[in-house]
Amino acid sequence: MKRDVDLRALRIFAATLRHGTVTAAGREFGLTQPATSRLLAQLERDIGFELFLRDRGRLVPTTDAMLLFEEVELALGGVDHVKSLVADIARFRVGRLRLVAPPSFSEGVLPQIVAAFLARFPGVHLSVDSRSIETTKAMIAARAVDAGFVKLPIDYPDLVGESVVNSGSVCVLRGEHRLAGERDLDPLRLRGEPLILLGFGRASRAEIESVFSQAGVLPDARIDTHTISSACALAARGLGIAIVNALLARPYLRDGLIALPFKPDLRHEYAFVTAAVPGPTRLAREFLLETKAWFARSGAT
Amino acid sequence: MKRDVDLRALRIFAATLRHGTVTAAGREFGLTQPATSRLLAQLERDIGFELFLRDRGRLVPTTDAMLLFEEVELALGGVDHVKSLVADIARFRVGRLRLVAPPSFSEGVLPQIVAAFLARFPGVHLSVDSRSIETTKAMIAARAVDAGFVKLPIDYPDLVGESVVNSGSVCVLRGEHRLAGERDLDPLRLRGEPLILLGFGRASRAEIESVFSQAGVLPDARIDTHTISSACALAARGLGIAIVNALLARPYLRDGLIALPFKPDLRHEYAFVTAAVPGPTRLAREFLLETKAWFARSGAT
DNA sequence: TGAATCCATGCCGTATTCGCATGGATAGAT
DNA sequence: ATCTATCCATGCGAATACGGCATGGATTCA
Repeated sequence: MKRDVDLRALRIFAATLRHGTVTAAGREFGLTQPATSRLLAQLERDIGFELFLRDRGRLVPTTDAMLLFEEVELALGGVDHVKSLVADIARFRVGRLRLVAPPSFSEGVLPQIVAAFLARFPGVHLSVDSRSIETTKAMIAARAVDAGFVKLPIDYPDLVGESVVNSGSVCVLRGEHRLAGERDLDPLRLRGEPLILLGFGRASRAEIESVFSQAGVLPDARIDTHTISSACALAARGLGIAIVNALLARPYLRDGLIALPFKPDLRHEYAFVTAAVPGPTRLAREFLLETKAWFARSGAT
Repeated sequence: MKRDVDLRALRIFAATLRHGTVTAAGREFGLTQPATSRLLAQLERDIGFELFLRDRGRLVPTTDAMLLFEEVELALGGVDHVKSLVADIARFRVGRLRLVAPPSFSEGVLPQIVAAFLARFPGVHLSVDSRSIETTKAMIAARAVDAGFVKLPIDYPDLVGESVVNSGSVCVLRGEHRLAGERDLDPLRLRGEPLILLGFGRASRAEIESVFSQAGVLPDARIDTHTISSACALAARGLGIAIVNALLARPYLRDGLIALPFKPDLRHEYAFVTAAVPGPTRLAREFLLETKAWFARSGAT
């Protein structure tokens, strides 16, 4: 590669024009005078014409040098811009992170984590997509997004995840419900109650039904729905008791709704998931850290 | 000086993004694949974050790399612009040359030399100033201009000159003048003729008067003037015979004027003059070459 | 399974780079 | 007029960077 322009030499050149002496220019860069002098001499050899005339021991710039000066400063400015952009990227002051999560996650806790993350990295552009569990996994695997939240088990090729939260289940019901005074609820006490259940056909749903059947209770799955938000809205209307993820339900506990622990303890574990190859981006790693910190702070289990 | 960005590494980085493989990027710069690979690795170490993720033996750019790419290309463009400007300056495709000469020179032969010079170096900006001999010298010495033309001897400190033309003297008179048929003219034949002489008080003027007095003739210096142009204009009106520099008079030989050699041969020698320190600029040297070439072509003596 | 492609790294000779020491020249001060 | 402070250039030696060669691991495709 036919020797490129020497950036330092250009810097020295510009500094020498600004300061007037080689010695001062060198000092600006922590170089000794001889090193500076030689860099200039070498630059002149490289470009093929003199930049300074030696007049009684002093350097006086040629008109050619004056011509060059402006362009050199522009070019150096461009390089410095790259340097500062590099610094910004390194310190997460700029960047982009695309996330995806199921609606229950992206409409519940995710906004709060995002808020905490953006507070730390104001320059980062975040995009949050809300998709079904299956689409979520597919998007991450296809690298359409950088990372996402998925309920364990993942059971999808080329994805890796790290568990970030592990919460129990709660029954969500109106405060004036006849069961509202209980410390917790189990299949026996829910016998005959209209229930609002999620994820018809999924593993978590099968788990709930299995718990009921082990207790010899046939659950009255009056309403099926697919998001915690709608399940809670239905419960708020007094249409039944929703059995949902404790953590994700928390943001919807309003309109006179309360939550009582569901026994036995059905755990819901969520993981921060990225494509196995290539690994998570730096910003994704930072978001993972922020997520874990947030759950630690919020004391969710 | 805290290690600057490595330009070659940036070029390799951009080329790798464009080509997709390190091998191809290296080939673009005549580098082997290992050298290229190491340059990239070193760049990543320098900037502190990964630019490529190694996915099954292939490089896939990170989003950070994408962010950088645009700025890097801009910066490289700036540097390349400097490189092309350097090439232009080196080949005299751009530049500026400030000249000064006495009116007789700058209004006579100089425009023709300038035309020849500009034909060779179309990109160069020329400025031509027309001043008295003394001011001409002062401007060159003060570096207000890059070079000028001065009649020898120079007799001025801090100036150096190189002779470019050495011409004789001619008598300029109307074609129908009674002396127009002579092969040449001398003080004896000019006895009693009204004369138009230049440079009252200068050395060249004293020379002419001395030649006349040596011939025992009292010159009839009917009119004094200061430019060859006006001397010729006066001669054209039939007001007398002008004794002037042969070379410089040539452009004014119209309106029925003719020139006859003046004997004895009074030489006029002009030099291309620059400040002694610092020496002539590169463009000044080129102009000197062009000037000598022009006089050689024009066969002036 | 084998060939082709791609990337990473150890090794080593060479070229560059920089500080130190030195010397020459100039301008300003005593 | 001499002395001093500055400024620039260059020889020298050590540390460093650089780049090619050889090699090896991993992946893809036929």
